[in-house]
Amino acid sequence: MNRRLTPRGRERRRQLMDYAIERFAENGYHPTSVAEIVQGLGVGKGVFYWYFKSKEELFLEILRETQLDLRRAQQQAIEGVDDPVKRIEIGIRTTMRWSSEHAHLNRLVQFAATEERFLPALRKGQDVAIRDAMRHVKEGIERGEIRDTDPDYIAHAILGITAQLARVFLHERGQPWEQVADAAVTLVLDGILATDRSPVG
Amino acid sequence: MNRRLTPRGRERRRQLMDYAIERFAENGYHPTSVAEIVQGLGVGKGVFYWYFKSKEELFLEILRETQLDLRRAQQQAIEGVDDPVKRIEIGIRTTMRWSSEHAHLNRLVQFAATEERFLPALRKGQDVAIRDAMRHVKEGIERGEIRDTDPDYIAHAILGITAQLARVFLHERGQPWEQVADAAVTLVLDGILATDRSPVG
Amino acid sequence: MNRRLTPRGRERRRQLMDYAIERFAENGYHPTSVAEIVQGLGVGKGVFYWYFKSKEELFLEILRETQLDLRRAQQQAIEGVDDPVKRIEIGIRTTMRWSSEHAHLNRLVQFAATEERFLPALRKGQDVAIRDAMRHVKEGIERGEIRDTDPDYIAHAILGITAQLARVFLHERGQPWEQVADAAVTLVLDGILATDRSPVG
Amino acid sequence: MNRRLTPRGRERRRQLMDYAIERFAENGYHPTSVAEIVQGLGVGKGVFYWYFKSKEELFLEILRETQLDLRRAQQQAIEGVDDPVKRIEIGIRTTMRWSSEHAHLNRLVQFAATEERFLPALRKGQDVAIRDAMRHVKEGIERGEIRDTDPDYIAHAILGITAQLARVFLHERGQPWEQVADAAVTLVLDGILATDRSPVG
DNA sequence: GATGAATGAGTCTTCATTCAT
DNA sequence: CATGAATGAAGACTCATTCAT
Repeated sequence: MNRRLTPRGRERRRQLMDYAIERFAENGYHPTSVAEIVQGLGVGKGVFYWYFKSKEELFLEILRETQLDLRRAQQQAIEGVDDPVKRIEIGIRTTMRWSSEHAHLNRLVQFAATEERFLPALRKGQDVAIRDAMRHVKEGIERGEIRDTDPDYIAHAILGITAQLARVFLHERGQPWEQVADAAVTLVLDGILATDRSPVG
Repeated sequence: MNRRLTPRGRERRRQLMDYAIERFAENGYHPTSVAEIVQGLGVGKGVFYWYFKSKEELFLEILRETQLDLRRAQQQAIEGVDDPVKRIEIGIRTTMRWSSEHAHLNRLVQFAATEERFLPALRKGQDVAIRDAMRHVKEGIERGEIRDTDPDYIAHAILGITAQLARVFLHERGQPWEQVADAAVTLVLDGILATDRSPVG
Repeated sequence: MNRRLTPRGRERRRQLMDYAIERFAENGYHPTSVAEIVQGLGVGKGVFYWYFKSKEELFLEILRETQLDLRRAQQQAIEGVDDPVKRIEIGIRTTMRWSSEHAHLNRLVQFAATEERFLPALRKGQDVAIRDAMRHVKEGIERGEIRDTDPDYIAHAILGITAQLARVFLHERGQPWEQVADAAVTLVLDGILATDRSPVG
Repeated sequence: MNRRLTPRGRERRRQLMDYAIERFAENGYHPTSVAEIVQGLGVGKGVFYWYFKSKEELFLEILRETQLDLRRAQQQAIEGVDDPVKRIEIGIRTTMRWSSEHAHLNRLVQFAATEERFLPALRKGQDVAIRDAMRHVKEGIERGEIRDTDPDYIAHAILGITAQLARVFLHERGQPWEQVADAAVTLVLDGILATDRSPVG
């Protein structure tokens, strides 16, 4: 589907993607039929297959776009920030805000993890995110700001906390993202132990 | 399906569940057909519906059983342990071991989160897990061992790190659970920052 | 199924037929499964096939029994009555009473008329009923009491009115059978026209 | 299924209904599968569900259409006829002719009476027919032309005779409708008794 | 006699995809 | 570009019947 699209065509395509995201997120990928998508927009089935080769292709497209979009937001936010720990913090905050603004997409990503055929596309994006995080972590370790543990673990820990808190507190409980971000940052940086337990310097 | 089952019947049921878990985990819930399941066991289609009301019901059954089983393992492991931080640590380790021994079930739980109709059952189990964790956290806070933050956040942070590291390092990369557990415990307890950054006591 | 049955066996068989009649009448023949029938009686499936060769055979059995039973009631009622018109009247009344006492069976007979394979059995019984009625009609014509028209038509008219009024007023509206019988008798004998239209004497 | 249909679509739909009527009438509703219907027309299975929501819906559609069509024929036939007894007569004759021209539909209507889920639709149509007949009957009573009995009974007697004679003499024995209609009219109007039994002559 | 278990052809229905217009 | 129509494989589920115990 490398069609050259007119502006109107691009708009149609956008509409289809947006509506599909909504339905996929609400109902699940499989339970949402192509018929449902085109009916929701009041167009014929041909339209769908004009813009997308298949339902699967559409989903992959959504997945790629999603991951790319979040990454762009991250990069923009940390631009020019020198301190790696600060960059991590900003990364967490940006994820929270973006996540609260794109609530729908969470389930899609999660679903992608449950079927073999979507895993490659999913991993590609997640690897990028991990690599980004690891860069900051490594730099932090070099500077002595971050504990000298396997940066891979650390990067995943960061993503794990962030994703979990986002899912529960943003999407299920609807808390403001700033508050959730604060908690995530604290927990990531300092762990859960009372600070005075840490041995003296 | 509250059939009174003979021993032979119970065995059949178990077989069906186990094989279904395997297929669901490998292929996804929707792509796995009932026909595939019964063919895999070399039995007729009616057998499936003799033991389960529907494919959906089977999935829910698996979900419930899964959550119950993990919880049992946890409770057994922490029995008699007095220190709440220790209990948290043991909880994380138990999850890791259980998770490495029941690799299949991870995807199922994740899939359950992507369709509305499975959410209630899923949440029920997760709420229990969170509540369990929160009990330890609260006690830790009271004893001054855990930072005095919202225990809800802390509990979710623990589960988030554990789940993420389990998924990636156990299931994707096949690392030994003890090692992953160590990392998880450290990150949960101390966060990512270099310890000497924490102000003296 | 020409089994020699013990008294207990005959009772079981009766139970099965009665319950089946009830279910067939309420739900229809096809929508009622053998499983439903045996479950309703709390017995295993083997029992059913011990007493009946098949579901179809059971239905045919019910059909035959029904028609035989009604006929017996008729014959008993008109025994010794000499006047053919009186016999017709009694026949109508007996049908009404029997029909009100065996409400369930009506639908079964009606259903039998809608599938080719049940028609032969159905017709056999109905032919008998028509022949019975025609005997009275012919005699009535000979005696000059009944209009000299094709007795076949007359016999069917009698059955038609009786069946229709029974269905509607007995089974749908629950009126007492005596009242419905009165109406049927009058309409059959005198038609609907005002009597004074018949040339005065 | 409130699809906007093209002329071609309307034709398909008609084809499906007509063929289904034929099969339902010949074989019965349940024994006729959707597969059989579409195969009979040499189309794919999806076609059926493009035009009808379900097999049940199709049947109900047929039922409604049938009843509506007969009623239209009746109303057209009695238009402008003043005498109520004459209108009843014409009604009977019209039913006979229509019934002989739509032989298939008889069994369908009969079948509808044997399953709970079809009864509402069936009754709706029959109530209309009864109400129509009752109007004529009442007027006839007022004019002194019809015996002053419960018009409800009379109306049902008319329909009962007509239906029964139609079923037997038209559909089973293939007699010409005019002849059957004559008999029905006579029997309805005058009953079965010899006229000279009516007082004096 | 009776039961729970098993069979598997057959049912209705859905749906991604294609195509004539 | 777009639509309504069509395809047909595949899906979940049912059920009369049989059988080992």
